[in-house]
Amino acid sequence: MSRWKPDARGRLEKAALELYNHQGFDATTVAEIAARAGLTERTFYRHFADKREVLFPSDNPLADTLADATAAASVTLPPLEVVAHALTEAAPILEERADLARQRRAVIAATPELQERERAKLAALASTLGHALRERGLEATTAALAAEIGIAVFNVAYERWVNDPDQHALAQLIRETLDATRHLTAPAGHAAANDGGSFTGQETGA
Amino acid sequence: MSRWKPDARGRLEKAALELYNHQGFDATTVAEIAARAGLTERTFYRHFADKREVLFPSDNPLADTLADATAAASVTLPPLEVVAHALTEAAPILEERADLARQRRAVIAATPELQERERAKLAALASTLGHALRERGLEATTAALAAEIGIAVFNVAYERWVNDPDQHALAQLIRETLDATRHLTAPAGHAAANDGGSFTGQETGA
DNA sequence: TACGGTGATGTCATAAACTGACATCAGGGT
DNA sequence: ACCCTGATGTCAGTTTATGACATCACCGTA
Repeated sequence: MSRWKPDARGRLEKAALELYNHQGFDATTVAEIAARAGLTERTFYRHFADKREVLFPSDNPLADTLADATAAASVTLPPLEVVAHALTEAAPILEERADLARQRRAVIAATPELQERERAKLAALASTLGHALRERGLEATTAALAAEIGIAVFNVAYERWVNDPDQHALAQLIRETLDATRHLTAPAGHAAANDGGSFTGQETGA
Repeated sequence: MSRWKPDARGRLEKAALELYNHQGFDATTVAEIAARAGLTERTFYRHFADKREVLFPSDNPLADTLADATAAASVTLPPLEVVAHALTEAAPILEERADLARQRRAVIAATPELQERERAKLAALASTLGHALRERGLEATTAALAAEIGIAVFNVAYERWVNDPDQHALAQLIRETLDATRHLTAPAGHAAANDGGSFTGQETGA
């Protein structure tokens, strides 16, 4: 018999998600979470920096995947294509846990404090991405811009996917959203006129 | 004689900025801030929701300006031009207080908690902008995307401006950054002429 | 086998962040 | 004169977060 039940961290994550879902983030105390996991408040804080962090698992390989895919992309690819490639590579990581993602999203959507943390995580991703782009030789401002736009695209696509997870693959939504970006930035009638493809087609129209 | 010295809120903001600058955000306690402003901790919390909020003044007319400028823009303008217009309209608001902006930035740059809040404020701006774009008849996803990109552009431009405020006007930096966005999405050289600008070479996944 | 080190957890104490309830009291209107 | 309002103070309490120290199964090694 081992001294402690296994996977304390996992139990805390599970307990937290359940309690946040059931009674709300604010109405849940860290002591409650710990108790439900059969642990102590102090132990909670040994595993997570604060009450929010428990919803943002650190074993998330997203950042690494983005960085690696960015570094690995063909040198001739234009910046935004590199970003698109990286995001597409990272998409399956999220799709694996679609149900969990929706549960987390429900809690986050109901709690400003958690939205704040989520945005911070996205910003960190943008920073990682920007760093990886600079390593490829991109000028700093361009890299930052491409990274920010990439994350914006990801954010919009992810939101669509989470709201409607059975309709489209995340990777496809990312691609569509990126195409929409191109239409937004070059809507002058010529440029991207002939691509057609799998685009959603919501031009400003009227 | 009035019972209290005037502008309690302003005094709290000033005291907080000074203390955060001098001894760091974490090492500063709310009681300290209040004392320096000649007030009480309890009163601090009557003016600001929390310790971070004191750096993000609520009288900030940025959101309103963005919304108004978006609504007022010509109906024929493509989405991103509307956003560019709105951002350009809002720029002077920030440029008026350049020195204050730099002080705030120094503190924020040194404090993850404050960066988190800053991102949240930007996200709120994006949300406002997206709403205003939808009011113009834009489809929801397109509006969200244009808003997010606009805020990304603003964020990069603002960062450049704050770092080097005497070189360029903020409005000009916004313009330049937006142009950079266009170049990113429609890479130079073949200028989107031969591949329709929607070339996505990353089918390599298979 | 005995024994000492390691590491995850518990216990305790405490600062600091917030919040609700109630008290105070100048000033402004009636 | 009177009451009412509204900004502030006082106080007590909960919750978050962290440092210091104790515990004790497990593991390797003599």
